[in-house]
Amino acid sequence: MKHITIKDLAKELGVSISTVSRAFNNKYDIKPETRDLILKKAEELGYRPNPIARKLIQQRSYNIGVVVPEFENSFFPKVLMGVQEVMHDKGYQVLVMQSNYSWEMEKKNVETLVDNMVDGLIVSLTSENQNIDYYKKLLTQNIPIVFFNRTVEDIAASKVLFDDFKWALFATEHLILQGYQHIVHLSGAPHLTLSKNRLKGFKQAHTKHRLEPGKVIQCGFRTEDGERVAKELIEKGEIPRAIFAANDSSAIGAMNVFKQHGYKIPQDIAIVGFTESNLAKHIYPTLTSVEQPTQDIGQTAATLLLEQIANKGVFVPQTIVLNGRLNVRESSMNPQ
Amino acid sequence: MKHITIKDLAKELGVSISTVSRAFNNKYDIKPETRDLILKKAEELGYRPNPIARKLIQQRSYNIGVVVPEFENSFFPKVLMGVQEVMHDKGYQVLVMQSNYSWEMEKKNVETLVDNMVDGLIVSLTSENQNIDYYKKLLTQNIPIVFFNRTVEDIAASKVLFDDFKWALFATEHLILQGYQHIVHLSGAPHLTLSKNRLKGFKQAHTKHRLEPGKVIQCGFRTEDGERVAKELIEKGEIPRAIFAANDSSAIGAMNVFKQHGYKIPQDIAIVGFTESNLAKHIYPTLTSVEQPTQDIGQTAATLLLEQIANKGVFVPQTIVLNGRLNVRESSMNPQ
DNA sequence: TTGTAAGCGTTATCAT
DNA sequence: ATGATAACGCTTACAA
Repeated sequence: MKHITIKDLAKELGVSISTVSRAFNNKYDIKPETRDLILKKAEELGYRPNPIARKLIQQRSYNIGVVVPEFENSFFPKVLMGVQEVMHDKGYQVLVMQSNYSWEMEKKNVETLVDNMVDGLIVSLTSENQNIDYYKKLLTQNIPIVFFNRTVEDIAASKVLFDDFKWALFATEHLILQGYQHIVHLSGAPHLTLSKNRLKGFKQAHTKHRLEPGKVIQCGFRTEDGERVAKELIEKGEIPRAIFAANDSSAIGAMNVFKQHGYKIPQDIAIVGFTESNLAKHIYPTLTSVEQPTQDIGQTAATLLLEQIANKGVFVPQTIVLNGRLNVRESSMNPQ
Repeated sequence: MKHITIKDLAKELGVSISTVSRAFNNKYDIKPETRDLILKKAEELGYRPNPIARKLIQQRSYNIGVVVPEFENSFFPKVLMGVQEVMHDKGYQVLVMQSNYSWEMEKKNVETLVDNMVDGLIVSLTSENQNIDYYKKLLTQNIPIVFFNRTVEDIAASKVLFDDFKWALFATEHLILQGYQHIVHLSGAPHLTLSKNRLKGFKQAHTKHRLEPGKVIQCGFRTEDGERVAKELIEKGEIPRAIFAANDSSAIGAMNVFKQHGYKIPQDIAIVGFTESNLAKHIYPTLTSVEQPTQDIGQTAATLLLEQIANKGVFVPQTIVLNGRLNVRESSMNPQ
C-alpha cells in the first residue's frame, strides 16, 4: 500500500497538482470552493503533504531540534516541557536527542538534526564538550541556535541562563548563617560557565563573610561522582562539617555514602544541593537545594529561537538570565 | 552561505554526480582511487549527502522514532538508553517525542515521525489512549512498530512486555506473608494491559491465600493520583493496613499524604510500589517496589524493530516477556 | 483562478 | 568504470 501523493489526489479530482498545492498553502489565490473540495477529498483519502519533499524544496521543516546531555535528572525533561509548550503553540514539532554526556554523540545528534533541516536548535552542552569551534561554524552558517544552562562564555549566540553565581552565593551564605564553617564545595565540570559561576559564588560568600577560602573538590555532576568524592574524604579522614554541591545528584551521592558510614545529616554534616531535582523533597533527610525555573527556561529558549528564526540572518544575540529560589530543608538545618 | 551539494563537488572534481553518488554508496563499481579522491575532497569542502533528498528517493531514513508518554519518571529515559545503545550500533539515529499523556499529541507525534519517513517506531501508549484503530491502520501500511509496556491486547504487533501479573502477585504475596490483611490496590489506567494484569495479580494473591478479595481503588499513575486517593481515604476514615500501588509515583503520592497526616509507614500503613523509580531507594522510608529491567526492555524493543525492518513485510509478531525483581525495603517491613 | 514546467539534492537505470 | 537522465513529491514562477 503506497503512500498517496499529490498527483493521485489531483488526478482523482481532475485538477492540476499546483491547484492541490495551493489548497494546502492557502496564501495563493484559489477559489474557496475548489479548496474546500480538495481538502475534503484529501481528508477522505487520507492524504497529507509529504514533509520530506516539502523540506527539500522549501529548505525548512517546521521542526526544531533539542539536544540535551541526558534525561535522567528531572531538570532536562522539565525544560523540554517548556520548549514543547511554546513550539506546539506555533505549529512546530520538537525533535529531541540525548547525547549521553558524549561529545561525539552530541556532534552526531546536531548533525542529524541540521541535515534534517530543523529550523533551529536548542542545545545544552555535554560536560565533556570542549569543541566550541563546531558551534561557531554552525552560527556562521546562519543556523539559529539557542544555548541554555550548559554553555560556554565566548560564543556569540543567544543564551538562557541562570544566575548561578548569585544563587551559589546565597546557598553558601545560608550555610554560613546557620553557623557552619569549613564548608567544602563539590564543583562541577570545570569548563562550563555554570560550574565556574557556582564556584565563584561559593568563594564570594567566604570573602563577604571574611572567612578563610573554603575547600574545593573537583567532583562532577553525577551521583557516582558524589559517591566517589565522599568515599575519598572518608578514607582520608577529612570529614567536612558542611557541603555545598554543584548539583543535587552529586549531593545525594555524597549524602548516601556518608549516611552508610554512620554520619548523621545534618547533625554531623550539613548538605546543600543545586538544581532542584525530584528527589530533593522526597529523600531522607530532605535536601536543601536551589530551585531553577525549569519550565520557564524552556519557554524562554523557545521564544528566543522563534524570534531568531523569524529574523533569519539579522539578529542580536541575547542573554537572558532567570531567577530561582533557595528551598531550605532538613539537610542544612543546624540543630545546635 | 549555501549548503554544498553533490553538484558542487562533482563540478569541482570534473566528474559526474553519479560518480560522486557511487563514491558515497560504495555498492556500485567505482575505481578505488576515484572514490578516495572524491571522499577526500568532500571532507575538505565539508560535503555531506543531504539526507532529505536521500529519504525522498529511497523512502527510508535510517532514523527510528520513539514515542513515550513522558520523561518525568526515570523509567522511560532508561528504556531510551537501551534503545539508543542498539540503534546507534547499527547506524540508526533515534528521534524521541513525548506525548505528555495526551492522545492528540501522541497521534501528532507518530504522524510527524511517519511523515518524516522513520524506518520504524517504538511506542509506549499514553494512559488516555483508547484509539487502537489508528495503530492498526499503520500496521496495515507495513510500518514496523514495536510496542512496549503500555500497550493493548488485541493488536497484532510485536511487543516487549513485563510479566505484570506475576510480579503483582509476588508483591501482594509479600505483603500477605508479612502478615498484612485488608490490602488495598491503587490501580492504574484501566484500559492498559499492564494495569489489568497488575490488578489480576493482586486478586490472584488473595485467591491463592484464601483471603477475601482485596479492595481496589481506581487511581492512576501520577503522584497527584496517589495523593488524591489518600486524601479521600482519610476523609472517609477508611485507613488501609497495607497498600499495593500500580506504580511508584502513585505509591509515593499516597505515602506522602499519609505521612503528612501523622500516619507512620510501615507501622500504620505498609506500602509497596511498582516499577522501580529513582526515588524508591532514596525516600523515607525507602519504598519496596518491583523493579523492571528497563535498559533490557529498550534493547529488546530495538532488536525486534530492526528484525522487522530487515524482513520488511513478512514477519510474525512476537511478544517477549521480560523478568523483574522485587526489592524489599522499609515501607513494607512488618515491625510486629 | 488555474495549469505548465522547472527545480530542490539525491539515487537508480540505462547507456557508453 | 563512468556519464546522462529520469525519477522521488512537492512549491512556485510564469503562462494562460
